[in-house]
Amino acid sequence: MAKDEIRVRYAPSPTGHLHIGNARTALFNYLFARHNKGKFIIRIEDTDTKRNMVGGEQSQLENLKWLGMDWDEGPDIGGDYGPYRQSERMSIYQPLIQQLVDRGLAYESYKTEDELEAEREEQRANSEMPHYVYEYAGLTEDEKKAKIAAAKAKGLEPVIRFHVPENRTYKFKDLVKGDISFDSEAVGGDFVIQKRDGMPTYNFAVVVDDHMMKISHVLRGDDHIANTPKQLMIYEAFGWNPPVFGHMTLIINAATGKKLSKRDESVLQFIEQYKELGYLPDAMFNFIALLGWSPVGTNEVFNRKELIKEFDEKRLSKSPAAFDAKKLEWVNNQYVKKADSEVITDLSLHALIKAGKVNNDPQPMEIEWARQLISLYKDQMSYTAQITELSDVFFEEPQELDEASMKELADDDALPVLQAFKAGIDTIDHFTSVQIMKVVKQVQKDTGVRGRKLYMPIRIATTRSMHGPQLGESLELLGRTKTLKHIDETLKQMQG
RNA sequence: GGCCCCUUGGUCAAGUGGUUAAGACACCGCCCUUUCACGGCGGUAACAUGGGUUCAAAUCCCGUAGGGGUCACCA
Repeated sequence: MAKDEIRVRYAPSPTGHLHIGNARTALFNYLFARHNKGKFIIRIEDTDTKRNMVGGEQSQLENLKWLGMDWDEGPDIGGDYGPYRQSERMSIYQPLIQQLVDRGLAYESYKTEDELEAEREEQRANSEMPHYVYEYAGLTEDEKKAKIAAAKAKGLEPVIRFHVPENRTYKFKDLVKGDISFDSEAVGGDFVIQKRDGMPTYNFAVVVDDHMMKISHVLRGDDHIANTPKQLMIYEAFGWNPPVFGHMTLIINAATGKKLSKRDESVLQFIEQYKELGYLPDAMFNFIALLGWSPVGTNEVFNRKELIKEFDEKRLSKSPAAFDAKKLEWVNNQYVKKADSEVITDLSLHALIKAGKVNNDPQPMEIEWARQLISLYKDQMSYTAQITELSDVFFEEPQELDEASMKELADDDALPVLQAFKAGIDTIDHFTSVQIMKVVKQVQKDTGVRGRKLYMPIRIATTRSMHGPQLGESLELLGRTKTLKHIDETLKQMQG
């Protein structure tokens, strides 16, 4: 293998479904790997046994696949540097932790979580930065041993802490942010590398794994910047070369300006939710790629292949990327319009069934009707689940007319047009788009009204809206009964 | 609070010393469509702020303000 082979990884913890932010991290690593003909690796970071969710790993992988990513090594397919789950790598971590202890770079710590919390509480009260205070400060070797023995006698299990070097500065050149440096005092004291249950902590395991798996570049979220000095200390302790780091700007909620939080319910956060609404994977991939990265030209619609070609880590943005749901809708609409009708029909039909608008087990005739309905709306759908609101008039009792519609109907020509139209469609043999439009033309001839003044009253009275797809096709699908009923109701309302 | 990062139109976002300061979303107008939608064309609208450096600053430096991130036996 070439020494300078690009190897990157996406390392989720299986604590839930695939979040937009994680999807973005995965996607940029993927693009970076594919652009540079390198390897893209998935590693599961499941060292927090309490937070691991059943099915979490599978859900992560499935959603990545849905988005169109594939990987070269991972928990499901293996690879030369496995295992790819941290919980299965204990035999790798243990001796390394022991080595640090033996070398005096790490030690057993018996402070309990309650004690630590109280310590931090007090520090905060004194407006100090919360930090761990060395528990053996000023003790001789014998006193230290005695203290440990006493703790053991009480039945306490230790954690292992890493000795943070004093008066050192840790620098790194960040791929997106540039030079960043931290004083060793800033990390908050000696940090835990092995938890009480024997599991390594993130900051330790990530270093070991990235090194063992020959990861060349670490692209991750901004929120990891403060972890980097801790990791650099571990690399230093083992004499390993750290990878190149690149910290991508966080994704924020455009409305609040805050980091997208899983608890923030004003934005849909999980890939699965968009999938369920009928967003298309290619559109999602395209949109997510634009979160914190920008292409060279003015085009913003790119397929996967083009994005791989265009991707350039130098164009990762430094300032936060706002999640704009409206823009997502627009991007998705671009793909809906181009998509195969078959695909859109299936997705939309699924949405109609789910909403209870169409039977669970539709008859061929119903499917055909739905197919026509869906094709009417295809060009204006942002996402396929939108079909249920767009086509509301076909299923529900008509809504109240809005002010703009009432104003349209207040025109002197509206009443005669509607009366003539009603009489006309009452008499045609076949209630088809062609016949209906013939009636419209006849109404024009008879009343002398044309254009907007002709179409608007008819559109509003029948579909109860000023906006909608082609009039003739819409009414054909609505059917004669409902069309007449809607007109009658409108006439009543105009008089009342 | 300490440390770290960020700041261009309503929103997103190009721009790395000399530009009429791109483009996209949204909004508005016009055209197409005898209606609607799609589409096309056009319009409104921005360099947080104060000092420097320079012939020249959105771009470089310093301060101020504002925003965000982080300070776990979570990742």
